[in-house]
Amino acid sequence: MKPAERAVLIAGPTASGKSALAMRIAEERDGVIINTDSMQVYSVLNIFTARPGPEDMKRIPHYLYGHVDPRDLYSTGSWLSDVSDLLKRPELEGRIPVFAGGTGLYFRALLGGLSAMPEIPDRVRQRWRYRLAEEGAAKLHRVLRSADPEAALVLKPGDGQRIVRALEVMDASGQSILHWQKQRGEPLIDPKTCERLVIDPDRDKLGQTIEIRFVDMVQRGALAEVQKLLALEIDPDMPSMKAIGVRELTRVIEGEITIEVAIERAVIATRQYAKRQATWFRNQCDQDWRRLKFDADSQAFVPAADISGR
RNA sequence: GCCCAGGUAGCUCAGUUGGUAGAGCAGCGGACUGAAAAUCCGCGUGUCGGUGGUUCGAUUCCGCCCCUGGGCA
Repeated sequence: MKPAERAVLIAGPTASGKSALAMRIAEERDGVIINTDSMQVYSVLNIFTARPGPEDMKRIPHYLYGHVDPRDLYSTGSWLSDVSDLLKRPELEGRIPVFAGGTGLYFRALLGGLSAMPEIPDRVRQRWRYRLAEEGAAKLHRVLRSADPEAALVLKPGDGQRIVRALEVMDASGQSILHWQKQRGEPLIDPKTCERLVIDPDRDKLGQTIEIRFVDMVQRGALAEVQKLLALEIDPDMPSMKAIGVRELTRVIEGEITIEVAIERAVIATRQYAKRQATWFRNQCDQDWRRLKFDADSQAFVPAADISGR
């Protein structure tokens, strides 16, 4: 497939103003907005993941928002294939795709940084996840050391999730995950004509915004959303159940903690997440990305000249 | 006013029989190839309430003062 041209990529930590910027750019260039966030894909998590509201959705077409059942196991690969299908749709012909979101890995995938990988049968996946839960990461790391010594060398003994991934790939394909990773992926968008923007907000201010926003989410019915999620009786290990705040508000519903405590914890967890995002964008995004700061005087995003040239 | 208890990191607290101190949480830095709002790695950031005294040396012992709880009036 021919990669999409003149795409716009907008990355940035949570609550940094990506959606507003995406709206502006999409309006200026007759674009459409495509979600690049791993949590905003889930249907139930509406308020919770700060998804664009109905007004914005009406003005500009939005795609890949809330299109996944929270009971489903979604992944970077699923998202990438959803994007691929989307870009083939006739309605997007000639329109500028504006990708907005906070998931660094999704942007990497979009630009071809993800290799083709074998399908993992459900049985295989379940087996290794079960063993991780039963035996712990350190033990599986030893298993990996004999199954795939090279992969074991680059993985920390505590990193259960990646150890399991390496094991399931080896198990399903008979080849090391490193072998698959050597093959480069195909970019879905044309790297030469796309514009990459990353928002780099002031950490203290972002922390305040996060708190205000979470309190607002609770007032607008975040608890009801969690109720809906709980009614589906989803395994707590599923990605949708890992959205920040779900665990905290579940404990409120179960009467274990007060809403004040839950808010405090969820806000902290969100700030920590924003910090991880900032670390990714700071170090994983190369010079092709333009860094933007929000300028309070002009109420607009301006180039952050002082930190460019990395 | 008197009597107790306490004042140590941003928070909750441990500790030093006198040699300038350490846990958890928070915070900061980093990694990142189909769970990525995930997962993992690294780092103490300090007038030990103040002030005098004893001492080679005081956060530690003694005096006084300040502050916060609790009790008695």
